[in-house]
Amino acid sequence: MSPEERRAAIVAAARAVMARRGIAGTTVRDVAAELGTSSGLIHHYYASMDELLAEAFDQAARADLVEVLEGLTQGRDAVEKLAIFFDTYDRGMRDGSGDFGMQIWLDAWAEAARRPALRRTSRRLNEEWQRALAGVIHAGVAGGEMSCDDPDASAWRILSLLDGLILQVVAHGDVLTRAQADAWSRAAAERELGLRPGALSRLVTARGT
Amino acid sequence: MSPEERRAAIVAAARAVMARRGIAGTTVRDVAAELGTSSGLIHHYYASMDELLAEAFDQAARADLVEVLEGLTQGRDAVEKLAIFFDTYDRGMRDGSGDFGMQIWLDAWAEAARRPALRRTSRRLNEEWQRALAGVIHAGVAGGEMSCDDPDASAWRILSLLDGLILQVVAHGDVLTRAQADAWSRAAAERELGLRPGALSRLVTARGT
DNA sequence: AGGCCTATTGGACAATTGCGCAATAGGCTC
DNA sequence: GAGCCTATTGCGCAATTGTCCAATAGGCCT
Repeated sequence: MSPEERRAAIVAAARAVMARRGIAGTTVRDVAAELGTSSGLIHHYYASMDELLAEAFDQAARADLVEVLEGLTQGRDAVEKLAIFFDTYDRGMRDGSGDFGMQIWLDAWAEAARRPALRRTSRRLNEEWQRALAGVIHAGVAGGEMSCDDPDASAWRILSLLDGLILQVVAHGDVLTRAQADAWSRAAAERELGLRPGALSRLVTARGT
Repeated sequence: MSPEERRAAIVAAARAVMARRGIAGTTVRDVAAELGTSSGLIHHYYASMDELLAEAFDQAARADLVEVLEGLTQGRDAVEKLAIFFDTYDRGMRDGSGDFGMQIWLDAWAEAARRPALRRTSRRLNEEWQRALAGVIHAGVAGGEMSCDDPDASAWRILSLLDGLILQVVAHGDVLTRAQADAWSRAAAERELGLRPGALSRLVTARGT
């Protein structure tokens, strides 16, 4: 197994453990066991746990970001892109989809205070999400579909509202339902961007579930 | 020292450590050292670490909630109450104020998955915050100051947006400024509740800083 | 004063952590 | 085939964790 393959295998194992136990609950030995190798091997390729966790989190979270970005290319206009954005985000936050759940974001935000590499990664990814969304809004404003004074601020608001609502669902269970978080954030985005109510409804027919 | 005083002293010490190291970084020995006693004493009063952390978090977070609730009574109408709400929330999230910063909320949401007692406490407190805010909105709608189809949903949205924005500030540093998080969430609340822009501006003169 | 209850100590304990290291093996180059 | 490099092992180490426990002390009640 080549060094690149080995590193990839280690990160894949780390992602699998992270999906099960969260970032804070992922240990060197867990990763080694998942991979079926020794703990020493992990340190041969990754200098520290912080570095490995950051890399694994980066790949796991980036996979969902990429999925969203690809979904966006299928929208014919900005409003449809935005609806697809919500569809994909909502699907991505489910534990069942891929190896990624929202829990690792909660861990990342909390652990950021203690793990520098993870902090940088988490920050960078959040900024990329914001840029992706801001781009759609910018296009929507330019095309006259949306009205918005400050697309950057609106993008941060829409994302932060999504994060804040889903956070309640994931951390506290049935305080809110996932469906409420989804519907409420779409409604807020419609108001935020001057769209008619329902403009961002789920594209059921287009994407199923 | 009476049992009640001792328990209070232990929780106070735990709060002090939590403010410095976060929930995840608070250990029995740290608390004992902060208190100047032995670790065994902690377990004499608290059966498990989860229980102590939940109690300490409850008191720390509740102190800020109480501060907000008291602030609300000083508002003459719903709009002013809401402006005070933002003022107090914003001030409470600063590390300098009391022994409480937003970091322990990040820890609580992440640790909720692993610590049952903490999870219940965190959930309960978030619900109380939402009820407080929903009450103000209800009154505002009844008094004709605000327009809102679903005060409960609006309260969750306003709070979640605040959480989501402040989260970025605390976890990632300068991605956003605290001032932006503050101003943007006020603006969103104005739109959410059909208020004129600026209606919820900081009450500088009334409360200083 | 004697006796009992509990607060408090200080350390033992087992489990777990990230990390390091000596030893092995296996394949590539000369 | 000899030599070298590195992937890989498996264990050890020191530190840290939550929890528990035997021993002590000190105050309160009779």
